[in-house]
Amino acid sequence: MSDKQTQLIEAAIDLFAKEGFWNTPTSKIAKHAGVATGTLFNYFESKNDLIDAVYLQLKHEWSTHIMTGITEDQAFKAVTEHMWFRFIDWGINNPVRYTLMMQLKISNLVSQEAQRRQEEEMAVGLALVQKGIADGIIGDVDPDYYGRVLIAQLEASVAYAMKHQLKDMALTKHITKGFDLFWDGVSK
Amino acid sequence: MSDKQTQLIEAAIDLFAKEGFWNTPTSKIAKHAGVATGTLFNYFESKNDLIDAVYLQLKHEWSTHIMTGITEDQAFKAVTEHMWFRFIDWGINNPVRYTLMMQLKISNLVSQEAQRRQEEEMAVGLALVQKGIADGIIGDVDPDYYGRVLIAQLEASVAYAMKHQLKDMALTKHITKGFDLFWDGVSK
DNA sequence: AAAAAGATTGACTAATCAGTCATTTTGCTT
DNA sequence: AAGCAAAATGACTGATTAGTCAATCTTTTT
Repeated sequence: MSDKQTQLIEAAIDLFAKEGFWNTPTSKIAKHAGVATGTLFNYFESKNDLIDAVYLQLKHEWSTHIMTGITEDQAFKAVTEHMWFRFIDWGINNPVRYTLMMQLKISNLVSQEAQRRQEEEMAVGLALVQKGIADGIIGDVDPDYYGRVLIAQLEASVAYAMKHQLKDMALTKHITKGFDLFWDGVSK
Repeated sequence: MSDKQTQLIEAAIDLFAKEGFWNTPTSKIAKHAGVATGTLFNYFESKNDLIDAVYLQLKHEWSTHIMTGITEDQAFKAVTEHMWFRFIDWGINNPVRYTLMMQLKISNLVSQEAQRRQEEEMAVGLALVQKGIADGIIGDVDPDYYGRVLIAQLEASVAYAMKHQLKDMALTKHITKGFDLFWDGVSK
């Protein structure tokens, strides 16, 4: 990825988070990235293309961070716990990016194509869940529903930790307690 | 509330859901409501004012629907279950309004004032949770966190039911199973 | 070092939109 | 039916914006 492309995406993340997508003109993004307006359109066909790129960039960073350290041989509970910690960790330490990612997720701005591409990156996680069910570790829940509940509860945990500005011990305790609560509901 | 005001809010809901807030000009809203552009600004000071009104309208319908049938004397679990069913029910039967409400919630478009006004309506629910904890029915969780997890899991349930287009028996089963999963995690 | 290829620029355009306001219509009172 | 106030109208304005493109600058090739 070229330097200018990265600069433009970073500038867009910055401004989108501060002002919102529709209050951020392309001219402002270009200026903030230190290039001319026209240059933006050399790298991205349209503003929507740039939004897609922002989304994919954020999702990539996010899923990489969560998946790092997971190996095939780990126990299902350990993997879930690992993801639990790293998800919240990323959210707390990247509040701007996290919030923006969430907004993009439910806005209808991201193209189908971009959404599909991102889902591929999480395929490993889904496979793990299916294995967990097959092995009888968690109750008989549709993996799709399991995944949604996991994510939903994580989002609630991040929002809570952000709101109450949890740090250090309090944060660790919150994460652990949250996971226990989730696991109690879900495990057999 | 005047007739025209209602018409304008309804038109806005319709178009916002279809096109998004920023792709919906006020002129279009007015036309769709069967009034002139200028009339919109007789009833709402600005477009943002209208968005606030839409948000409050949706939240009002939503919380009324959920809270209907709840009385002071019911057991904590019964109340939670009641809310669980009615939340999902409303979401499934009002997909347009539900989706729009969710989008408004996390966009930064709704004024602080409108958000505060809506929170008042849910105060009863919060009080109940606090009572449940005091009575030792659910584990020692911060009521704020409890509420967030409840909502998060409900949102996941609605999204799942929508995606898989659950109906009748399958839907009831999904709702019940989802509640059990939640309750297992949360209750002592 | 000349020429060709590629990247960058930013003034410009065509379109769009929130909000205004002078005028007209409606509905109420006497 | 005349007079009046409130409500409704929609053409218009001033501001903004996505995207273009001819001109300029930079880099690579010969």
